[in-house]
Amino acid sequence: MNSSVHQLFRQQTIGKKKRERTRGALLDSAISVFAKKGYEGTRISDITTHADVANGTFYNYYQDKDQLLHDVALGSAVEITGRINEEMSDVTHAPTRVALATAKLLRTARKEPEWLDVLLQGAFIVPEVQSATIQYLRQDLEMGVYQGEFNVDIDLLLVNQFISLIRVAALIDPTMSDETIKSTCEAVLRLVGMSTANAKTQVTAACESLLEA
Amino acid sequence: MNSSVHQLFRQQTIGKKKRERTRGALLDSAISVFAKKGYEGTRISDITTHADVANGTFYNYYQDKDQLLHDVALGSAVEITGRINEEMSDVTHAPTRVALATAKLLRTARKEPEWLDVLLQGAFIVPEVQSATIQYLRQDLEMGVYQGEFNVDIDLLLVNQFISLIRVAALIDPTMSDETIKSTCEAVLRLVGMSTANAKTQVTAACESLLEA
DNA sequence: CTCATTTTTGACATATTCCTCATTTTTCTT
DNA sequence: AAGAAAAATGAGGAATATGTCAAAAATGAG
Repeated sequence: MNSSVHQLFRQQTIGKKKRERTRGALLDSAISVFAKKGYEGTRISDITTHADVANGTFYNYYQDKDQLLHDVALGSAVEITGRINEEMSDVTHAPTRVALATAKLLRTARKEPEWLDVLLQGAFIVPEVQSATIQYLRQDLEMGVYQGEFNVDIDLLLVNQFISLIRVAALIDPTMSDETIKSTCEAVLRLVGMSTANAKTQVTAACESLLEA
Repeated sequence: MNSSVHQLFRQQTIGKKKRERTRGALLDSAISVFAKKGYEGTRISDITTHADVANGTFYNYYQDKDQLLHDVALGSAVEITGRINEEMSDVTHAPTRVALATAKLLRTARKEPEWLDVLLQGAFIVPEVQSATIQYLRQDLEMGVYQGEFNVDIDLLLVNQFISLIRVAALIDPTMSDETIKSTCEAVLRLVGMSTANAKTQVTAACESLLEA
């Protein structure tokens, strides 16, 4: 078992005490299993088997699946959004930021499909995940309105529409082709009130370095 | 038990033989329970209890939950989309059609929240539901492009983006306020390439008779 | 290396759900 | 109303999951 390639949590625990390392193993395994079987379809024993620990070990760390999903989804959300936001610290043009963030997020999904999957599952179940994700997004949207590029009311509905477009991309095309990424970026910009032509231009510009490279 | 108000399937079976009436009861109960607990979270016994039949009765009609979801979601999809499409038979302006269809669909959700919920659950699980739903939608979208009103490539991704906007509305605002309906209709029109202002105008016109009436 | 402390283990008791089928009850035709 | 066919019943065996805990093993500080 324990055949996962990713190491989102365990990487953060090398050198730490055993307790933290086992917790990391559980969290990483949870990502894989949740992504594969879905939250509801996942049994505790699936996770412990995947993590190469005994059944009872789970209960040394969590009381139930809910708590585990909370940690796993939130951790994934913080990691991904934080990383992307950092990479864009020098970009100040809102449409570019939104297009780039979307493309980067979907590109992450290509390398680590499980991360995004779990993040999205959590986004509609764990309130904190929603908050963590929304935080950055809302800023960029408001910036875009201020810059006169976006033309739309920013509210909870819009932000969730945004997230659901990301989700559809992951659902329809798990391989996450460049084609799908571009289409989704353009759709997102149209959603916030840019014209089709304008959206296309922005996406081409923003993704130039990112895709087909 | 059997406290549901709706009668989507049983209404079609009055006068029919017992077999069809019981099947109708199971289908109607499945709608209620799937909507309340979600597909994965639903137990066979939840449905039989709600339908006021014995546990074993279920197996006289279906082999498993999957088959039941298939029938229930497809029936709901055919009923809802067929009805809406009929009501719009005289509308030939694509943006009006799309705005109206969206508004009507969401209005259905206000009266019969469970129908739409099950339809949407099925749309991402049962292929036939997806086909049944997409069929009408794709026609209207292509008409809009032909009429020069929409400006976007029509593909599977777009159609699913459309559906997911509907889904978000139902998720964020289960009461389905007029506000939510309008915002969603506008978002849908922006998604297919209309300007914010243009979308707003179309929605206002199309929904004039439908909402606040 | 030692040994108190921490962590893991996995068998087991409990709980839940599934599904079958011999029997009973209902339906409905004549 | 009689009676054969259709449908419903629900107890119970099989399968699966959960959560506990006393005992065993691993850890790591001194």
